[in-house]
Amino acid sequence: MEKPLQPTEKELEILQIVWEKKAASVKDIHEALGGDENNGYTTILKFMQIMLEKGLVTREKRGKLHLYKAVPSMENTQQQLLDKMIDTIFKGSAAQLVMSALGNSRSSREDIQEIKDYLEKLQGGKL
Amino acid sequence: MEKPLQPTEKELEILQIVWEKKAASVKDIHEALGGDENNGYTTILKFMQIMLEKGLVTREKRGKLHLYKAVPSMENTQQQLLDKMIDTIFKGSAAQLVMSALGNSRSSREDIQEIKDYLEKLQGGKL
DNA sequence: TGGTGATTACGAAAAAATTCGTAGGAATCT
DNA sequence: AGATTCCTACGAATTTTTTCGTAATCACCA
Repeated sequence: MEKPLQPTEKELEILQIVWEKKAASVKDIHEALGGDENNGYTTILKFMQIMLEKGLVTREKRGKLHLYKAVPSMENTQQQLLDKMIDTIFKGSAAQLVMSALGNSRSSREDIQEIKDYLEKLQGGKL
Repeated sequence: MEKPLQPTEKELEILQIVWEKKAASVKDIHEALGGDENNGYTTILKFMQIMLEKGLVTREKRGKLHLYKAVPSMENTQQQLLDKMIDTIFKGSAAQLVMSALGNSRSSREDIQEIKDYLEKLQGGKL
């Protein structure tokens, strides 16, 4: 089981990119986030240093730069945030969250079918 | 359509209680949050004042105290937070969020059946 | 080797969120 | 009215998060 870390908003933004790229330099991340338009370069750098201290990423030297990798898995982090949201916003009811998610959103017919199939499997396993 | 306000973490905690009680005094909220153990009384009071300024709550005088009511609806707020989570954490895939929510969690057989029924209805409507 | 450009380190400022002490006002009781 | 109690107002301190300027370091090459 992975530790229940607590990435901030910005840290999550960064983690997205690191997850996607598997490994990323400060430059990569800075660019992926829209360059100087949105963040100073050293802002991102600072975050990488903070995240390294917190253990949210590891890094290795690659020539003259550092390549960062995410420590927490995307799946685990998603799960954690989701659980928290269920608890705090949906009073512990996953069902309610699910229905809200499906109700309003642009979920396609295929999505819905996919979920139904998934539920069948879940039910099958439980009976 | 309600405004896309942005309650902070603490403000959300408070909104939960106000939603539940329909109307609440500072004292109500302070107690519901666990009393002095967790928050100073004036801390909660201050939040109510801030939230009033932000338009997250209204208030009316009731004898010598103030009764606060939530402005944004619970449903709308849930939806908003959910949409944001789908976008930022689940890459826009509601289906993925749903499956994560159902997979790990303590969702009961009844929950799952409920969701299946709901999906049937959704599908029915769409076909 | 010394200069140049890219990258990192450090420290601090700024902004946002949270916390609370103290004072002031209003209702109540005597 | 004066004392008491409860609640609100205000301002400020603290903490957390975000931002970035400046300096140091490193790799490369002329």
